[in-house]
Amino acid sequence: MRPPVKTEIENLLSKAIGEVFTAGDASPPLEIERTRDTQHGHFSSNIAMRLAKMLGKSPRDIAADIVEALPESDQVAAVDIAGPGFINFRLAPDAFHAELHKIICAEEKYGNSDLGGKRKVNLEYVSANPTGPLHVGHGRHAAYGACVANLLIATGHDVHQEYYVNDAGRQMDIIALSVWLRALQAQGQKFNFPAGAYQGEYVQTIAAELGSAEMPDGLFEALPEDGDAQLDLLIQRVCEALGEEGFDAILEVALDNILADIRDDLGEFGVHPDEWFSEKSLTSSGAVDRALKLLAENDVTYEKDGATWFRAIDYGDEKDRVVVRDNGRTTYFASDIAYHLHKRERGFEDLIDIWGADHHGYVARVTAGLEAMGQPTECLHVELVQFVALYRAGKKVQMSTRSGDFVTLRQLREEVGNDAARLFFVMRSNEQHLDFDLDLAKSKSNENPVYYLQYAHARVCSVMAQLAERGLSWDDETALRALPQLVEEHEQSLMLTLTRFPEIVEAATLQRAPQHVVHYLKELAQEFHAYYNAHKFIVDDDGLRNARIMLVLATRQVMRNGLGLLGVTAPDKM
RNA sequence: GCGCCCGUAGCUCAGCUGGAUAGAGCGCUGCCCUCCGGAGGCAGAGGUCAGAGGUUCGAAUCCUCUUGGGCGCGCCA
Repeated sequence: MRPPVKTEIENLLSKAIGEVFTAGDASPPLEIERTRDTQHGHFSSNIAMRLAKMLGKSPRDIAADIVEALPESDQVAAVDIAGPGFINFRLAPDAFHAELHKIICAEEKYGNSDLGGKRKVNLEYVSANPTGPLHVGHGRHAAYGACVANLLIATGHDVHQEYYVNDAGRQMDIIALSVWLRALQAQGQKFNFPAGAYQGEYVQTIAAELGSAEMPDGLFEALPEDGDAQLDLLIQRVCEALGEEGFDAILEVALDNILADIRDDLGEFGVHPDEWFSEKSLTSSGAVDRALKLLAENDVTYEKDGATWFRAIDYGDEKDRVVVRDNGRTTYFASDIAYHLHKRERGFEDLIDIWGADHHGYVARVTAGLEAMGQPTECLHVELVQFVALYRAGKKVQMSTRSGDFVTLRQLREEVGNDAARLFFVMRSNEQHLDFDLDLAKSKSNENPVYYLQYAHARVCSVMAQLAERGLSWDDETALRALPQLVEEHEQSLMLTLTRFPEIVEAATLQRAPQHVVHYLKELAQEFHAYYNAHKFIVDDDGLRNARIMLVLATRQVMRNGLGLLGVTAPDKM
C-alpha cells in the first residue's frame, strides 16, 4: 500500500535536500505542514528558511536549489516558492483519488499506522480509591484514558491498560468501619455516625449484606474531639472486638462490592482495563520490600525520627519523603514507587499515568523514586486531568465528596447517555477545566456536538438507503474511473480533509490529545453537511453518481473510525 | 510564601508542539429545500491573542517579569 500523501512529500523533499547538501552536518528536522489556505497549495515546507542561517544564503535561493533537485512524482502537480521562502506543494488529483480508494479498502483500519512500532506501553488510569462509586470526575479520567488507549493501539503500540486498586491503607479501614457501623444501626443500635466516615447510601447497601453485627462494649466511650483520631480509635476498637480476621472479612466484603460496582460502571461506559492491579499484592509479593532494599543499596535512604526517609531532594523533589513510618508501616509512596518499578520489570518501555490535577505535586516524587532506582526518568509520562464542573440550567451543580453529595458517573450516564458523556469528557484538553453542560449534552439539537457528528454518519446511511430504494447500487469500478469528475469545490475540500485523518490520529497520539480528533470530526461533519446541501449525490449520470457515493462513503468511514477512537457510537439511524 | 496549570470574539472553546490575512460553535443581523433526513446549509457584524520586555527571517505558540483565576505543598491515599 502506498504511503500517506504527507510521507510521500517528505520522502521527495529529503531526497532533494540530500542531493543539494551532501555535507553531513546537522540539518534542521524536515517539517511538512498542511497549508491553511489552498492558495498556497496543499503542503508547505519551511526548510529553506531553516537552512538559511547555516548556509549563509537567502532562503529563496536555497528553495530554488531544492526545487531544482526535487524528483518527479505523479502525486505532485506543482511546486512553487512563495513568501519568504516557503516551498509549496500542490497535489495531483490522482493523489486524492488514490487516498479515497485507500479509505474504502482499509475500512476500519484507515488512520491506523505503525508509528508505535509495537512499543510496550503501560497506561494506568482512573485508579479511584475503592471506597465508593465513581463520580463524574472519574468519568473524565475513564473517557480520556480509554481514548488515549485507543489512539495508542491504532498507531501500533502494544498497550496494557491498568487500574491501580488502592486496597491497602487507612481509607480502606475507614470504609470497613463505616460499613460495620451502618450494620449496627440497621439492627437498631443508636449512635451518631462519625462525620469522617463514609456517608453515602451505598455503605448501607453493603452493610445489609453483612448480616448480624454485635455492638462491642464501650465502643463510643471517651472518644477524642479530633475527627481523625476518633476514627483511628474506632477502627482500633472494632479490630480488637472482631479480631484482625473479622475486620479483614468486612473490608473484603466492602472492597468486593465497590470494585464490582466500579467494574460494571466502567464496562457499561466502554472502558475495559486489562488488569486490576492490587496495591496490597505489592506488599504480599515482596515488591515493596525489594524496592526499599534497592533504595537502601543505592544509599538514598536514611533514618530520622524513627522513620525511613528517601532522599528525594537529591533527585529534584522539594523535600525528602518518608517510605517507612515510625510505626513500621510502609507509606503509600513506598507502594507507588514499588509499583512503578514493577511496571518496568514487567517490560514496559513507557509508563503513562493519568492522574487528577490535584496530584501534580506527586510527579516529582515518583520521578525521583524511579531515577533513584536506576530507571530512566523519560520512561514516565504523567498526564493530569483537570476537574469537571456540571452545569444545569446555566447554574453550577454543587458537589462535595465528603458529604456523599456528589453526582456519580452512573447518574450522569443515565441522564445524558454514554455517547454524550464520552464525547463531552474528551472535547476539551485534559489539562483544562471542563464545564459540562448537562442540558446541552441532552438536547437533540444542532448545538449538541454529539448529534452533529452522528447525524453526518446517519445521513450517509440514509443516502445509501435511498439509493437502494431507487433500485440503484454503488459500483467501485465505475466510481474509480469517474473520480476525475469530482471537480466541485466542496468535493475538493472534502477530499483534502479526509486525507488529513491519519495525520490527526498521529498528532493526537503523540500529544495524548483526543480533543484533536473531536475538532477534526466537527470540521469533517461541517464540510459534509455543506456538500450535502450544495449538491445532490444521487444523480442520473452513472459515473458522477458513483464517484460522489464513493466520496460520501469514505466520509462515513472516516467519521466512523474517528468516533470509534473516541468511544462514541456511529448509528445508522437517529 | 514556594511549585504546577490556565488567561484567545459578548459566552464556550480550537489553533496540528514557531509559519503566510488568528478560527469554530452559541448568541446577534439577514437569507436558503417542489430536493438523498432542516438534528442541515449560506452570508454579515464581532479581536490590543491578559499586560510588558526578550529570543529570530517570523511569536497566540518559546524565555523572563507583572497581573487575574484554579490546584497543590501530610509519617492521607
